[in-house]
Amino acid sequence: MIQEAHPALAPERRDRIRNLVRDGGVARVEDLRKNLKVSVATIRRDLEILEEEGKVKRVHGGAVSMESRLEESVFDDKTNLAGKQKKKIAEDALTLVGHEESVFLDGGSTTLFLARLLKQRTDITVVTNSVRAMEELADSGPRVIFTGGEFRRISQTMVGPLSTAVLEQIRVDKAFMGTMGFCLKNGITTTDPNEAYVKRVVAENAGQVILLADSTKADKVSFARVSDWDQVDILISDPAIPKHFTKTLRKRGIKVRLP
Amino acid sequence: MIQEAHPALAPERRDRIRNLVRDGGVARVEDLRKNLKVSVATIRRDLEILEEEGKVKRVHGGAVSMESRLEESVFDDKTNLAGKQKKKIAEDALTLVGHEESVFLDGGSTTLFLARLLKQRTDITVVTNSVRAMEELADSGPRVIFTGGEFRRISQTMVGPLSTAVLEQIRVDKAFMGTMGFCLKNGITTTDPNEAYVKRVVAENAGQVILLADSTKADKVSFARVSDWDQVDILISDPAIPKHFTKTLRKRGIKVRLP
DNA sequence: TCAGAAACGATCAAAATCAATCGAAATCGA
DNA sequence: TCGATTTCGATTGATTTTGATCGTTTCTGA
Repeated sequence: MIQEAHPALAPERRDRIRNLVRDGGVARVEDLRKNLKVSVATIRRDLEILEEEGKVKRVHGGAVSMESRLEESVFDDKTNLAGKQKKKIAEDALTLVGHEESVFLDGGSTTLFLARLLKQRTDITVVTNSVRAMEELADSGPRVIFTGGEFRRISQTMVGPLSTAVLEQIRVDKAFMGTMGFCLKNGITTTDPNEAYVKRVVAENAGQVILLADSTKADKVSFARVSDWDQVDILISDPAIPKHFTKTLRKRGIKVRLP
Repeated sequence: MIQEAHPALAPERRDRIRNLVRDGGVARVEDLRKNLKVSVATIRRDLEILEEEGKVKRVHGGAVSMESRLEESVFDDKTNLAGKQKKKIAEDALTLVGHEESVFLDGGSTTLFLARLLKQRTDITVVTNSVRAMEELADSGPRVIFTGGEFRRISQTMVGPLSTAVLEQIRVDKAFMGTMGFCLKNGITTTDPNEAYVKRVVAENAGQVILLADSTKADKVSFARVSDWDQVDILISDPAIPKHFTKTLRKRGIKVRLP
């Protein structure tokens, strides 16, 4: 890491504040001051500006992320733990993305973490049907191709036959898929049949299918069946996943990574 | 690295500044001075020119890249420029949207105002290629269909042949189009040929084409030709538009509304 | 409910940065 | 070569940003 001799430019500093707030869900003024090595007055002024811009929400003692308001409560230890796990999974997934490759990003929170990491990469092409991932990559980053289609509000993704109109015309090296649940017997399942259909089309047009799913998804079965395990090449999960999962899947030729 | 004996030519130097700003996202005046071995006055002058050209955004202490997320007000500033007029135009356009109709929303700030108003309507279907409009309607509102395609960052819209793959499969009652410029002789023009192409496909698949353009766009000609006036059914502008425009267009059968 | 602690907002002075101006140097065309 | 024009660098006063101080508000625990 490069150590700056000069103080950071104001927009740069505000961006760092924004990231710190978002990554932690919350950030105290005092923490930000130590992190950025400026006075609390400056931090407060910045927070005031960021709040006006709608980037963060100020509270007594610091600020909370706007995004976390939409997601589950960041203060709940359980979900926060899962958040860290998802981040780890995303970081591991990032190492699989090679130079000048094209990747598909599915909807869901785990893939959203990956989108955040992919922002640094300008050598790749990202294909996605997730509006949240799109927003994440809207300002800068890789080349982005968005599958159109009908907007499904609850998952913030594009689904239906119109999506496949675009998907059928492209091919990706790697598809990073999320899921609501997976189990050995029923394979991968999700809530909406339309969404399941899109996932299937993606899997068909991908060189490798990589499933990102933390251990809370294990043995969960949802309504709409996406695919069987033979479609999946790699599963990235976490060490809390039951042992027999790992064993059985590896026996079936699926690479299992547990960062 | 080759060290030049002679100082760099002015355009060369500005190009290097531009690259440095873009690569780092931000750059301090002092850093640029050390890098290019000229005085701060020269750096400032160059930054002034680059800002006028829209290449970088100046901030206190240096400059930030336009491509970078650090400068998000680029788009927002534009929306505030002739904001009131655009709002009026959007409000007038809203009265044209009938019950249970399907409408297309083009990119641009004027149509973004319209998107904001359409959020209240749940009886219609909105088709758009604008990410900003999409975001506006993401939480609640009408049924939304998004044209996929390749993401064009500068306009925050989807363009290219993949967009038309979706567009060709649907038909809208009314298409609300924005533009960079319009004049009697050259018709409607915009900056990017890809974008112009998408606009043409939309116009072909729309029952009515309604052009939303405030008077600042009048007599402006841009690079890529979109269409001639015979494609347009209604123009919504403002009273500041030159009289001869209104006269000539009405003579050619185009309805002109000036709220 | 109350008191102490922490955090906040307003204000002001110092430091950094900026814009304007002027003169020197380089470049260009005749 | 000469004069006009442009480009560059230095100086100076103006502006912006920053950090410290202080009175006020909010939070916390008894």
